[in-house]
Amino acid sequence: MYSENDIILRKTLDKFNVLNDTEFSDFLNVCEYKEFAKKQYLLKAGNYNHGIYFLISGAVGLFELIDGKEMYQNFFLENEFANELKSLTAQTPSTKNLIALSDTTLFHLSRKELLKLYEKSVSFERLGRKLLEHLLNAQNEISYVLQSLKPEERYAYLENKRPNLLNTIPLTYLASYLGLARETLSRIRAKR
Amino acid sequence: MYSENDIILRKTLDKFNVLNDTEFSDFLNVCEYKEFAKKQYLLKAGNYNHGIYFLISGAVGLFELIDGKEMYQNFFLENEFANELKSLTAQTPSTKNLIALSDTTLFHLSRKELLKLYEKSVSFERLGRKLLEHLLNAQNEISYVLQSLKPEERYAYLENKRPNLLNTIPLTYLASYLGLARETLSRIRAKR
DNA sequence: AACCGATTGTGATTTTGGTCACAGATTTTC
DNA sequence: GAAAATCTGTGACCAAAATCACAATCGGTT
Repeated sequence: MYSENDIILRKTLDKFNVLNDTEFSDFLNVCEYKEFAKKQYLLKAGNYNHGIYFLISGAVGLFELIDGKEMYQNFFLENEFANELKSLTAQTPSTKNLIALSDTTLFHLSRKELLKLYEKSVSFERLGRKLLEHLLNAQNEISYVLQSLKPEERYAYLENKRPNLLNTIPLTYLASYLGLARETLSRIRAKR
Repeated sequence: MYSENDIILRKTLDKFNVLNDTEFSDFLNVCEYKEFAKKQYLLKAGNYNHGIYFLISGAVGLFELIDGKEMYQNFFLENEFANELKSLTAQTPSTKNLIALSDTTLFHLSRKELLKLYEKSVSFERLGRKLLEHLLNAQNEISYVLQSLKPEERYAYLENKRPNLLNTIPLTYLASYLGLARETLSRIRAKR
């Protein structure tokens, strides 16, 4: 009845807030399965945000063009929720891009359906709240890394906290994510 | 019936989610009015987080001791919610400190009562969710500043986005907040 | 297999911002 | 109101990382 992907999604949701069968069905019913080839955009700067994504497989990057440079602000791997919050909440054209960094399969939940879920049951509000708590904690940590750590420590941070990124994401993108020049990160890695 | 402080609090809450009279009363009933003198700690590293604060007047800083240096990670001014999310959600001893940077008056909402509110009505869940959306957007912006802006641009960011900090917060603390040496920020300011 | 583009490595050079040191200035404290 | 502590300004120096330039490697495509 449930596919394997459905079950993985449910497990992930359960980490934040446990949904009963009806609620989960409601959630699943408004999720749309999609595939993106490498280099395809899930969201392009200038467009309106169309919701959030739950990655089944692949990798997605969030980046912003800042005087000609692609500055990566986040990466999303499988079983994670890819999103661009600002344009999602403000309903303004996005300044940022979501792009598939490899062939990717995912569930898409549109903004419209997400808002309907929030109306439907407090369980979804709680889920949203807890997910946001999690995301904010993570973002606080990134800020700490950028504010307080030296280049080598930033690399060590990735090794410890997000080791999967090292395999899957090009070093060039990781460098921008860590606020470093590509060359600096390359030299740090050469030392290991 | 409502004090002026109550009304200001309600207005601030309304920006995120409008509460009806009963709900607002429930909220107010579990808020405790408190005063802190300058340099008093609202939360000390090593202790358990005891909730969130709504500032009526004064200023509060959030900092972490990182090899001997006080690294300020946020500042809270009047009509803002001061918090340390990580220890609040994880219920672990805090690694961070909340300190009054001037004489401060505030409402305190304990973690325990906050959780009760979440159980009581979906309005509080939604309020929490929307507040977190706001906080996460703000934090994303800070990360962007630290990742992508040069020292002078960081100062300009403060001038534009949080001008009140420039008057009320010592330059030394602002420097750590922006990930700069105190001397660098001093020289930038001298140029104006 | 050969090609083309994207990605990475590495040396040389430059520059920015950090560090150190100390002097004023401003606030607290008793 | 004097002393102490905290905070800020400023010069000299240094070091770390950015930039520049180019070669090498990897990956995907036809």
